[in-house]
Amino acid sequence: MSLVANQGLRRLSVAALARRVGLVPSGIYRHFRSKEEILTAVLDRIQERLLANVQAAREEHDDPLDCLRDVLMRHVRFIREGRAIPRLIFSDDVHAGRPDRRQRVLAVLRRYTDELDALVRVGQRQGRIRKELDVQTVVMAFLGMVVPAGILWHLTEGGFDVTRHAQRAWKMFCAAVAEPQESITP
Amino acid sequence: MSLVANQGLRRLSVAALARRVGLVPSGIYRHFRSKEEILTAVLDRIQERLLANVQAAREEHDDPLDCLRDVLMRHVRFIREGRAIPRLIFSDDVHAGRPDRRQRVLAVLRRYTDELDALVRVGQRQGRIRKELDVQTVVMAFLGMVVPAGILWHLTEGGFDVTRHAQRAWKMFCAAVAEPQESITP
DNA sequence: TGTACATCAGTGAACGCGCGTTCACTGATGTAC
DNA sequence: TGTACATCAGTGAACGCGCGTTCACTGATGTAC
Repeated sequence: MSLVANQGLRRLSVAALARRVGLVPSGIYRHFRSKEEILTAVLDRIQERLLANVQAAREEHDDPLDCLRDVLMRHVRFIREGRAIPRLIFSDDVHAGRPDRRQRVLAVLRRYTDELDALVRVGQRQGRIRKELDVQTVVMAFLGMVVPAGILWHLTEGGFDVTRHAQRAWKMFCAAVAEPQESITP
Repeated sequence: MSLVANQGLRRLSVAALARRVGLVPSGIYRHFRSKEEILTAVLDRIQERLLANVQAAREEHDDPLDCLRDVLMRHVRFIREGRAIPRLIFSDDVHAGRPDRRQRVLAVLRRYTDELDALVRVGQRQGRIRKELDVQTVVMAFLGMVVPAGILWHLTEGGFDVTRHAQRAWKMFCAAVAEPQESITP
């Protein structure tokens, strides 16, 4: 993971991985059947983390909007730690070529957006998110806060302040999707 | 360009390019000094197109919001034609490795966002876009409508309806950034 | 108009390199009797 | 407790492949006198 974080999937060669863990390249094949299996494992880890983020946020917040905000900030933290590891999911590198890989990446992405989707629906049911909005569009807008920012963070090698951006973007996001709150109805 | 469009930058090998134009691989070196030069040329073309989009939109619309909307729809058309060529700009493929390439990609991206930036400022000056909003955040939100959508379009091989998404996203975008219009003041 | 030469796009053989992968091997650790 | 064997992580040499690139070459086209 740290290799991927620092140099991108492109640089994750069997040789580099071996060097990183103090083995000879062929030694890797005691632990993985093929490079494909390594990549699958990496994708699994990323998926786990993304879903864990949602899970944790859900446990900490009752209000769906607060929860979404928390997911956003966790995602940003994930980007910052891993030098934009999640951007992998949105990167060509992973799926250029074999369509099964593309399928796998798409599955990870869908799992994530499904979670977000559910959060948005709850928000709408509870009258916190505008009911007239298309759920998919709201979810995409959420990704829109995070994906280009992650890319920019990576391109500038951390020069772009993702955290500040996320905070500002969140305010705009809320202005667009939050149901204006009237009086508190018991 | 069509090679890149269909298979991504990853697949743009000198051999593939040669085959495409009916040459033998070494023949390519009559026209380009190195593969690096080819990639630079591709990036130039993409930049040209992105800027041309802005230019055309500006010529057709006086109102900055209409203009932004037009840029959005042109960007989407660009994605659809080129099987998400602009996603290249946001892709790992291009800048994995050499930092000069990263620099170049960043430059293209900045040129584009600078144009958008200018449009937003004009919109604010004319009272069409909320003055209290941070310009950079608005520009990022614009990219947010287009980047994840382009990626999804590519991942699903055209299955994701970018055009419809752009229309819906635009409505949400407007809700967040457009200055609510009072009466027409002469 | 005809000859002599320069220019230049395209050829094909060859190169070195890094890659993923295989395979027979070694040597340490765990288990059975 | 001591011997015999299985298991298994790690080794190192070797492979075939596709890549970007080079170089001496061919042959057509353009230019000068």
